[in-house]
Amino acid sequence: MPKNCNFIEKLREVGLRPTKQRVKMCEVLFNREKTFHFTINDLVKIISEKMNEKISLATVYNTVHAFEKKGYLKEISIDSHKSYFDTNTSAHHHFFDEDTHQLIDIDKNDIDKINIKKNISGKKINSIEVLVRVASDNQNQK
Amino acid sequence: MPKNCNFIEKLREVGLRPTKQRVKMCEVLFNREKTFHFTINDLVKIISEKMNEKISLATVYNTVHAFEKKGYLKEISIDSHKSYFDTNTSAHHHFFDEDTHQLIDIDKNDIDKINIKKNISGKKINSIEVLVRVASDNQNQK
DNA sequence: ATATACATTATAATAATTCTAAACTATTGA
DNA sequence: TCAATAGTTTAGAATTATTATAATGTATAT
Repeated sequence: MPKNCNFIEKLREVGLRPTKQRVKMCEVLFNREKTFHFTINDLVKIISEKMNEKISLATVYNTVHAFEKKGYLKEISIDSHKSYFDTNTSAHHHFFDEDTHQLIDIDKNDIDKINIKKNISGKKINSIEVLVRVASDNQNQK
Repeated sequence: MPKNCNFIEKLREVGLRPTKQRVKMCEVLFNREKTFHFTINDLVKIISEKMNEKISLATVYNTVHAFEKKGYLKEISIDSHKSYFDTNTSAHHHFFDEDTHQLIDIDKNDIDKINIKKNISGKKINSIEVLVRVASDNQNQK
């Protein structure tokens, strides 16, 4: 049984048709040990260069958003100029390396639960996210 | 003494020439009781509509970035499609109202100090920011 | 098999931001 | 004071990320 069958089933489960492009993207995104953080551009590069597959940019956008809507991917706000996505869709926090522009998950055990003592009236909390910006220690860059 | 003198001095202090446009923007941004959160677009609207002043969009971008570089403004990452800025440049946290797209400062007393137990080796922490997304309580929107 | 609804694609459109180069202005110092 | 110069503003073009469009292609249920 090829590894793809797995993804075909998973896609079907959430109501996404298992098209060639979606299965291919699943392979890139979810055949991994660790969480994967990427921009749309990263993904297009990986598919076209590393996998030598032709895929339309629009399809990558469509598919990433379809995955996001179905809970396969999560968008992370770090940079106002690019969208970052994360294959770890659970609530968790991040380091952002300002030198390399890399996102790194913060281990659950390495941060205490955030407690907001006063909420805005009439509003409910949808999410609490911490972003820790880090940079090289031996340079004095902003 | 007109209130502008204040800003002319302040601009000079950080090495920014007190041009007409910069002083005007200071008035809009810093003549306030409370922290002000805005997008470039908000600012252009305020200047052109409320103040009935002609200012180039490029100048607003230039000037906001000049202010940011000199520590008068701080950029906040919430949305990948727009840049938000904050007149409160100290380290602090935010609510983001997903209904109205408004940013609201979290009072220092309403959140405990965030403690990161394990940092990335060779990196120093530049900032720790919490973003709490809230939305209307009586609707079941994402 | 085939109709149908959904996907993919190339390309155009849009939106936010940055660049460019010419005109303008604050500052410096003769 | 006033010209030189260094930095600023401006309109518009260019760039970049993203979304829309409409034609073609494909998965799925009957």
